[in-house]
Amino acid sequence: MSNFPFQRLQIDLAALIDRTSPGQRLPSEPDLAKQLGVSRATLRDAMRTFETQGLIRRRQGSGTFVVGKVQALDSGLEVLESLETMAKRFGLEISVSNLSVERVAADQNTAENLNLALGAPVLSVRRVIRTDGRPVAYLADTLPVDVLPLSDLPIEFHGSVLDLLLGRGDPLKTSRANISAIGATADVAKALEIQRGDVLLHFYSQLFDERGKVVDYSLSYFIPGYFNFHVVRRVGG
Amino acid sequence: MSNFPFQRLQIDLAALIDRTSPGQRLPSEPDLAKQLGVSRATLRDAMRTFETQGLIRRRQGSGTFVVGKVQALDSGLEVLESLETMAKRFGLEISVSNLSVERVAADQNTAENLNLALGAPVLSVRRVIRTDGRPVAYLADTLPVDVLPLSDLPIEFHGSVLDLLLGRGDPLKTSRANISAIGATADVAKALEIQRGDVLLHFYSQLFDERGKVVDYSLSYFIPGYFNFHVVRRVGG
DNA sequence: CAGTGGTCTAGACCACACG
DNA sequence: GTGTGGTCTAGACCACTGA
Repeated sequence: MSNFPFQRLQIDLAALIDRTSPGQRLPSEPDLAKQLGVSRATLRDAMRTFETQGLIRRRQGSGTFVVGKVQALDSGLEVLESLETMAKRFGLEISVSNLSVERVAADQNTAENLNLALGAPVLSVRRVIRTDGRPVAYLADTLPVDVLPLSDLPIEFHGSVLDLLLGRGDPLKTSRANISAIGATADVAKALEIQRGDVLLHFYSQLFDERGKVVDYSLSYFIPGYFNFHVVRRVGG
Repeated sequence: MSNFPFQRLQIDLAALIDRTSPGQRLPSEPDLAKQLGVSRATLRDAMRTFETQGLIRRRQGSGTFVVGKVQALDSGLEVLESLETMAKRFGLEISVSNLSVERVAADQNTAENLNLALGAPVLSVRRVIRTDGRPVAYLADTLPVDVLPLSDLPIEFHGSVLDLLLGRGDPLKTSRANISAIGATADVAKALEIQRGDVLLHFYSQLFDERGKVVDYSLSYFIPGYFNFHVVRRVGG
C-alpha cells in the first residue's frame, strides 16, 4: 500500500470515472472503498474533489453518477444581463425552480446596501437556475417595495427581476458586482443540491438607476463549470 | 446533546473565536473536541468553515490561532494592474516569497494559450504574495522566451512580469481574464499554506499586445477576504 | 523531546430514494 | 424494505513545530 493514499486514490478514481459512461452509476461507497483499499472517509474526501470539478454527482439515497461534459456559457461581465437572456443568446435551455417571492423587513445588511431604514419593507426574490435538470445557480434579489411592489408582479413571473425592470422601461444605468469565492453555506447548499462547503463563485451586486439610487441588491452563487465569466481589462492606468 | 452537532458546533465555535483575542491560540483539537462534546473529525469540519472565512489560522505543529481583521484591497477589474501596483495605491505592504523563475518547454495547455508549438521554450514565473506575513495569492505567469528571455530579467526581479513589461515600454493592449472559483489543489494549497480543497478565487488570463499576440498567460489564485475585486456592468446590450 | 494539526481507519447511525 | 450517500465517533499514526 502506498504512503500517499489520497494521491493514489485520485488517480484510481479518475481512471474509474474516465472509463464509466456519463449517466452511469459508480459502485456504492462501501464497495468502492473496499475495492480501492481505503476507508470510506478517505474515499469520500477524494470524491469531493471530483464533484467540485463537476465530473460526478452524488445523490443521497440513489448513488453517485458520472456526469457528461456540459456546455458552459461564456459571457463577459461588461454588460449586465440576466442569466435567462444569456442562455437565450447561447440557445441553451434553462429552467427556474424554488422560486420564492416574499415581502419582508430589511435587515441590517439589506438596509445598508439599499440605502433604506432598518426594517423598511422590501421584496425578496429567490430562485434556482437549472440546466439539464441540475441546479447551477442560486440567485437572491432584494428590492425596495416602492421599486417593485408585490402587486406589480405578473402572474407568470419567471424570476428575473432584471428582465422585469428592463421590460417596464425603468431607467437603469449600471450594476456594481463584487466578485468572490466562497464555500456553500447550509441553505445555499441545500438549494443547489450540493454539499456544505463546496466551492461556489459568488457575486454580490447593486443595481443603480440613472439618478444613482440603488434599486436592487442581489446575491448570486454559481456552481463552477457551467458559467464562464470573463472580463477584458485595459492595460495601464 | 443536540441532534444537529454541526450547527451547534458552529455557534459554540463562533462564540469561542469571538471572545479570543486576535493572535491568541485556541485549545488543541483533542481538548476542544472533548470540551464541546464532539469527535475531532466533526470539530475539524466545523473549523474548516471558519478558516475559509479567514477567522482562524491552523498551523501544523504549533496550533490554531485567531486572526484579526485585515484590510481588504478593493479594486476594479476594468484596468489591469499588478498586485504590487494595487497595493501601493492603497498604501499596503506586500511581500513576495517562493519566487521561482524557470525556462521550461510548453505543455499542451500552455502552448494552446500562448499560440505556440508544443514544447516551445517558455519562461515560467511563479510567486506567492504575502501581506502581514500571510500568503494571500499565488501567481503563475508563463511567457514565450522571445518576449522575455531569462537573460532580460533584472538582478533584483521581484516577481511582477506585468510591471516589468510595462517598465520596458512593451506595447501591451488588453488582458482577458476568466473568473472562476476552485478548491485548492495540493501544490497551490502548499504554497498558500492552506488546506487542499479550500476555496480560492481563480483568474486565468491572457495578456495581448497591440498586434493581438498573446505575450503572457497567467494563473492567479486568491485567498478570499484579502482582495475584493469588483466590476461595473453597463445595463442593456 | 512533547504537543500540535494532518490524515486515515473501522464502524455506527441517520435521512433519503426507489421499487 | 433495502440500499444509497450524509454525518459522526473513537482511536491510531504521521509530519511538523518549537522549547
